Amino acid sequence: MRGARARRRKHAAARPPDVDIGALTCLIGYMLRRAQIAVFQDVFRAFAEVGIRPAQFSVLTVIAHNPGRTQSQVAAALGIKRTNFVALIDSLERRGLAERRPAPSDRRSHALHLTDAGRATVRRLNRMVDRLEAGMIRRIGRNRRGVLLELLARLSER
Amino acid sequence: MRGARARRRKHAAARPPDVDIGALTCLIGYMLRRAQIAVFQDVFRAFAEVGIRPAQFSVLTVIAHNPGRTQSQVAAALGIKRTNFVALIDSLERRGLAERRPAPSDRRSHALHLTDAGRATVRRLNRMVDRLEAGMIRRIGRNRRGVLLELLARLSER
DNA sequence: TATTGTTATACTCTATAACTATA
DNA sequence: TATAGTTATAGAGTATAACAATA
Repeated sequence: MRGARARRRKHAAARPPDVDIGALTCLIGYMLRRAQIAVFQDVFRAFAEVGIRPAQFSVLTVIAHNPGRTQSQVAAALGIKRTNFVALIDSLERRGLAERRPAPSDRRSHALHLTDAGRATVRRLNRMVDRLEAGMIRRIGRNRRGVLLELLARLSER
Repeated sequence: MRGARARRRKHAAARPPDVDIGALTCLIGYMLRRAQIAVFQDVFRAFAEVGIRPAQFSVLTVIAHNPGRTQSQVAAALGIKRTNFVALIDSLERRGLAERRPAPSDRRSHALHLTDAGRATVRRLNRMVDRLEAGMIRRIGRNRRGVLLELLARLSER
């Protein structure tokens, strides 16, 4: 046992020792960022098969749950600026997943709706999301997702 | 009691009901992103007083803990590409916080070191970070930072 | 031949100002 | 006068290809 450990240490010493990331691993902000990047890489890879980005998925989901809402309303709910939301909706409309309809009460607004293809895509993406979530729950330990989501929600509150 | 609830509901109905963000609040990836953005906004605002960005802080911290390491080593430890690391070090060097020195063993490499001003800046930033962390711990509840960091570390593992 | 630092470049995200048509 | 959608634009962040000096 001792010999094995010493051998391993010798191997480690042969190549330059790892860089110490310092106190960063104890900082919530830094670890939050690293975790978010890691998780999004998985999401990104899975969604690539459908040609959808995480932001587009979040927009499709909100429209699915709130058909008829205006661009400004959906954008605000997701923390996206009206101005940057235009190209997002453009892309979803061009792909035939969502559409802008004239809003009944205000002729300045566009009411957002999903197409049938959009609803089908959301269902497909949701199955992927379920698999990804299952993988993450396996990593952090079953029955600990609730804790994590609660802590993250508290950090998000302004 | 019933009357108060009804009155509140009536008020809510007066203005358009909030957009339902749907199942997104139950997704680890989405909540991770929202929390990261919220926390980084606080960090960004605090660091603005010193004119330092989060990425620059992480570089200064790693150099402080690992003086003499090469650009490639520090960049890799932080998950930053060599090619994007050049401008980062340029900015820190221009501000007199870090410096490139010829590496003793390999004339291709630059050994990174902090200046006295760089060390003083790191100390100042660390005091800010301590205050920010205290605020976050207050939000999520004392004695729960450990859980959060552990869960985030597990999600970051590849 | 491989690696370190570098430049050039492109694409995404995000942020601001200004326009138009409606309200 | 204010708001919804839009355009143009500029700044970060991140990705790839290619080059010179060195190993």
